[in-house]
Formats: sequence, C-alpha cells, structure tokens
Amino acid sequence: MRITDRYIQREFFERPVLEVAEDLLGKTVVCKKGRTIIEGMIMEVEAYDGPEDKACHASKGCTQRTKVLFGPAGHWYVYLVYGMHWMLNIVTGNEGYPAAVLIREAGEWNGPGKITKAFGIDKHFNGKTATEETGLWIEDRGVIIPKYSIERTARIGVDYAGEWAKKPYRFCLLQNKK
DNA sequence: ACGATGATGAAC
DNA sequence: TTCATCATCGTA
Repeated sequence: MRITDRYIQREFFERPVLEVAEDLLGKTVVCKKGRTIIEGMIMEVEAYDGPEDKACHASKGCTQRTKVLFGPAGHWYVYLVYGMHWMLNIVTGNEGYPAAVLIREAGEWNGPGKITKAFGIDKHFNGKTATEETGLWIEDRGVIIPKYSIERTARIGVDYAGEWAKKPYRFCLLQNKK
C-alpha cells in the first residue's frame, strides 16, 4: 500500500475538534527525517475548542503565537511550555475557528513532551502541513477503536481554566492502566 | 514534592 | 521593561 492511500488528508481535520480528537485514537503519527522513520500509534489526546475555551491558547485572542490555531485545519501547532517541552497539536475545524488536538501519548511515549523529544520536533514544524512534504504526518493503518475502549476525562494541567477545566476533552485508550 | 528553564501576554 | 504564568518531566 502506498503512503498516499493511507495518509490522512485535510478533510479529516475539517470537522469539530471533539470528533477529530476521538477519531485520532488508533491512528499513527509518522516522522521522516532522511532515511530515519519514527512512528507511534496515538493513544491519548486532548481537544482544545475555540475562543471560549479558557484552556485553549486562542482564548487570549489571535496573536503571533496563536495565529496558527486560527488558520486552516491539518496544520501543526507546536509551542514551548515550561521553558523546555515542545507540544504537538494538529489544527482542526474551519479556518477562522481556533481549535486543535494535543497529542499526549503515541507508541511508547507516554507524555506530550516525550513525543516531541523522541521525534525531534520543535518550533520549525509550527504552521507546517501534516503531509509527506514536511516529514511529519498521520496515517490510518486500519486500526479500529471500539467506543467501549475509549475513556474520556478532564484535561491535564489546565486547572486555571475554571469550568472548562472540568470538561471531558481528554480521550484515552483503555489499556495498561494501573 | 519540587526545580529546571524560556516564551508569552499583560501590566506598568 | 518587567513579571507571573505555564497543555511537563526527571529526580527525590
């Protein structure tokens, strides 16, 4: 099978962020640098939904940092937190509506900061498209995730967001949980 | 339980 | 031009 047959196109991301987040579970992130390919199946994500969502960076408005969120779907939003960790998000929904999915766990990497470290992702992926050209994209390998194996909880590290902090916008695969 | 570490946005 | 804050992680 050719990569173009299974790599996820923009239309997939041009939907409400909660749908996209849930559907991303079981998909595979692929990073290609030269002859090196690193990949991991997505096992945990969080949705950040629009200007009203106090946990979403776009609630501060459209700024130099957040402008990618307001742009078209299917682009990477990458930014630094805590002075040392890059966060990898994929922009969703219609252009002009700021929303994105944070990839928190993929393959053997159980943390958003670990994924970007393992993949070698930093700010120069910010604003790039999720395609073969940029070397970072998402594929559908045909893994089916039944509803009963998906757990929804509140998002991590967003206690400051008031009511929005309680919304069940985090999606995890039920497995290996202790 | 906590420190590392720097971009960001808001206040001044 | 400061200042508090932060979508985390490793060490203890």
